[in-house]
Amino acid sequence: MNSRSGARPTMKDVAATAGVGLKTVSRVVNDEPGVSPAMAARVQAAIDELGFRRNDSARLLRTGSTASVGLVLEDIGDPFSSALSRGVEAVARDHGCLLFTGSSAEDADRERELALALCARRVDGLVVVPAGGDHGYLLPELESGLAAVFVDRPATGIEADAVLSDNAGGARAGVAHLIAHGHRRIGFVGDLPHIHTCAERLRGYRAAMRAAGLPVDERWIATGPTAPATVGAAVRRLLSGAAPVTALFTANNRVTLAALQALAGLPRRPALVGFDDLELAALLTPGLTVVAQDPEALGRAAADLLFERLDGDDGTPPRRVELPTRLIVRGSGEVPPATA
Amino acid sequence: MNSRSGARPTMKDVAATAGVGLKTVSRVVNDEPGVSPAMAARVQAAIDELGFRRNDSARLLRTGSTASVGLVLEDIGDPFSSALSRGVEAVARDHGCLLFTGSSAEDADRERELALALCARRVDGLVVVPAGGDHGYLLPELESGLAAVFVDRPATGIEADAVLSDNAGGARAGVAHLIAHGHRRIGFVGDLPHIHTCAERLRGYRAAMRAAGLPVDERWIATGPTAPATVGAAVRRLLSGAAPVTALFTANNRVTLAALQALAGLPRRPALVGFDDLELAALLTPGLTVVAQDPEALGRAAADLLFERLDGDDGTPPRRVELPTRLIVRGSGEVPPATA
DNA sequence: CTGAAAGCGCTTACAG
DNA sequence: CTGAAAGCGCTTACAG
Repeated sequence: MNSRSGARPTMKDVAATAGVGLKTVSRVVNDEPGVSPAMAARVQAAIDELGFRRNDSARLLRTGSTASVGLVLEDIGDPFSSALSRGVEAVARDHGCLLFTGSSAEDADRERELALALCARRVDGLVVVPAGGDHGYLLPELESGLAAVFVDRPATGIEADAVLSDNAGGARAGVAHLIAHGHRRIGFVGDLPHIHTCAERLRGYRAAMRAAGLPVDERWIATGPTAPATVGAAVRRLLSGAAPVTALFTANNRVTLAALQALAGLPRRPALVGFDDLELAALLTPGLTVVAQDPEALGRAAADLLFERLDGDDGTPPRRVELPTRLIVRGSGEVPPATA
Repeated sequence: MNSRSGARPTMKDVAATAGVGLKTVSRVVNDEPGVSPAMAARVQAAIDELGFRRNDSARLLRTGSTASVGLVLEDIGDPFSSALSRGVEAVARDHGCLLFTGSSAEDADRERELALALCARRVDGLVVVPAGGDHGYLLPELESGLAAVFVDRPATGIEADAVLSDNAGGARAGVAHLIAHGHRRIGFVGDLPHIHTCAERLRGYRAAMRAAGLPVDERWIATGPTAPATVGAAVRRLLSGAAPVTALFTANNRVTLAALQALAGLPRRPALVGFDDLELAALLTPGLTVVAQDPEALGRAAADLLFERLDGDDGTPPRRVELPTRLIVRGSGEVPPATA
């Protein structure tokens, strides 16, 4: 009755209905002072009659802000991204910002497309889990005042804020744990070696071995796609031959999952420490020992840093925040080496 | 050099720099025909020089659409919401829409706040996992042309599109499976009974028992908060007393998880079928038998329905889509009753 | 092929 | 206390 479908009333309509000026409507809608009670009542009546609701997109265009931030994930459907999103969302909410989310599917072109689409909407800031390509495409945006923080992996080709887990330190601690339990031949199974997290965790593996005076046979290191079949084959290879490894360090959640599947049938299983915690890890037999990172905390830290930048701290040079990891001992990492 | 930080060049700036009219810039930027090559080159040069990028928020305001949809979840951080988001995102992406996401934390006020904030931004449509309260607040928006689809649970107090899993049917199949394996005293552990999914799954439980001619002792039904301690206490209560249950049906992922923790220590465990799949379910000992729903498919179906509405189908009455569930047999549901 | 004017729905800066 | 004018950065409708 008030409006045909799709034609929403505007402030102009309210002003006409109430017989007042546009600015007076604006004052009432925004609770600004300096409106007589009688006037305010008349405006409010018109608002109610028409079912008026302010169009925030229009308001924000005039204001210059968008009160929104963009979050570019690898895949909103995986647990890591999900927990990270929760952290970002909580902080964004505290700052009165809405959150755009999108996934790159680990594809650099898609990340770029998505990030630029968000920039075109003029989001106030961007939190990005990099997909791997070069981030030069963001340079003009950053120079125009865009705030951007990278999480989980640093940006490539530009200097930018980043919030990372202590990947090398965590992996080193996990591998040292295996060494402390008597292992000398330890396999490393990771995803693609050019991915920053994988490279760092491999660095931690090497550091732990070196610190213990142990040699590393390059055949103990298996990196590649994380398809279960691929990982399964790698695991079986590491466990066979003349001098098989007695323990495995799996460098992320997907690899750990695939390795667990591959190991499920075996009578005698190697010791196993995984990077990243899994939901049912404590309920497996044996319990899964992991180096856990805190993806929600990563998201929160990234968003905190983003809003610091938005709140004026845009002079200081790019920062790199590193969050600690935590070794959670549950059984699988404390299995002694199989006696030959 | 081109612009002081924060002051981005606009089409007006480009027009001035190129010495052409605003509309010509618009034509070049939008690849519209009818611009002479010479003119186009001049405009392009100005665009490059100034580092101009079109402001889509402004464009969309003029256009009337926002090319964005809102997704209101219970908690972006949990696996169900996460998978559901993936489904919604994929469809939104195919339709050239960006996605706003936010979480209600199962709080009706927060859901309302969030949904209305998204409406104020004039999102084209809304996908909502209802938090429980009344949805009358959306009525004016719906009448103004907002498209909204509810997922996982139907809306309350209004007639609206909904995409649901076959909760009753799935639960019935899960409980029938336990009955087929010889169980007659079966416990039902669920979350809050006023939640639609819980109520439906309980209905399925009762239907399966009735169909088998089995009585239901109301003490076998435990509903309430899903805090692990609460669920653990309920599980222990069901397993004790004169005639303990020999099998459990746990009505959602959180309950199943808590029940598994409570059962972990026990020497002789009851049979268990859970509603919702879990990531490591196959790797437990015994494997976890579940009634799985497909949250990603729910999200996809909801978004498909939303875009059908946006693409013109807004005359037909509200639809209710129901997606099937799938019983996945892995071991825990096939344990025979303990002999007395 | 080109562009000046009006408008999307609001707010800002200003005058009464 | 009140409101007309100009403007946010674009597109639409129209005239040349």
